[in-house]
Amino acid sequence: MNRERLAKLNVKANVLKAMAHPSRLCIVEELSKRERCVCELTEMIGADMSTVSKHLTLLKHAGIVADEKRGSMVFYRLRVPCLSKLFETVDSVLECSARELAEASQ
Amino acid sequence: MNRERLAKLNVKANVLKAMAHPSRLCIVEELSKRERCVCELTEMIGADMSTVSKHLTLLKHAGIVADEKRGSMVFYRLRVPCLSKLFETVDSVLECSARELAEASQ
DNA sequence: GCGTAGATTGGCAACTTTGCCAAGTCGCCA
DNA sequence: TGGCGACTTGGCAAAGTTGCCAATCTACGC
Repeated sequence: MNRERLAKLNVKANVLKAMAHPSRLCIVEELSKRERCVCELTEMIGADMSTVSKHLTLLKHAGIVADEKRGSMVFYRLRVPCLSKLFETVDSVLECSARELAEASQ
Repeated sequence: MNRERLAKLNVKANVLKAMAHPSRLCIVEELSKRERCVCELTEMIGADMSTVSKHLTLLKHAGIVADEKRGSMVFYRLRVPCLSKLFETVDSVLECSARELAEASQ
């Protein structure tokens, strides 16, 4: 494998890795509806605020979310308008599995 | 967060996690073109065959690929016809980052 | 200034992932 | 039957991830 292709794969894998965690996927799903502040996301996820903040930093570094400070609060939003294509793809993998499972049990 | 939602997020995150590794993403990209045997993928990636085999097992458990033994060789293919939507989404995240970087340097 | 709420950062222990080696299975051909 | 090539599995050390606590920072009201 050549050097350049490996570099591209690393960057792409990093974007996927950023979303490959239940809490972070939950954050991304919520932000695809509307922007949210850290304390709203913290309440939703039910973890320590420091933990949520670290997840958000990771998503920010992957280029998935953007933050904006307004007063004492920080609001996060998706940087890419629409991630529904990605959700659709993941769903189609799961549907495919569910279908085969159903067929196997007949 | 309710129990059912958490379970769904876990399953979805698992599909993403399966692809969130450069070697596995490379495998998925190759298989989106055509099926391949383990030794072809091994040569492409340049790791030990046992390592590639473990990556393939992981992708199989996530429901992303299927395997078929033909003689002494094992062929792998994508189980979901088209992952191009997912690739497009990842690319759009990266393009967005590249664009902002270019604007910032002007 | 002082306290408080919202958020981030540092540190760390527990856990998971990764990738190599060695050993094993399976199919095929001599 | 023996040997080989194509894989898979077990084991393990190194590296990476996760999430809590404590400390810190920042904006705001008093």
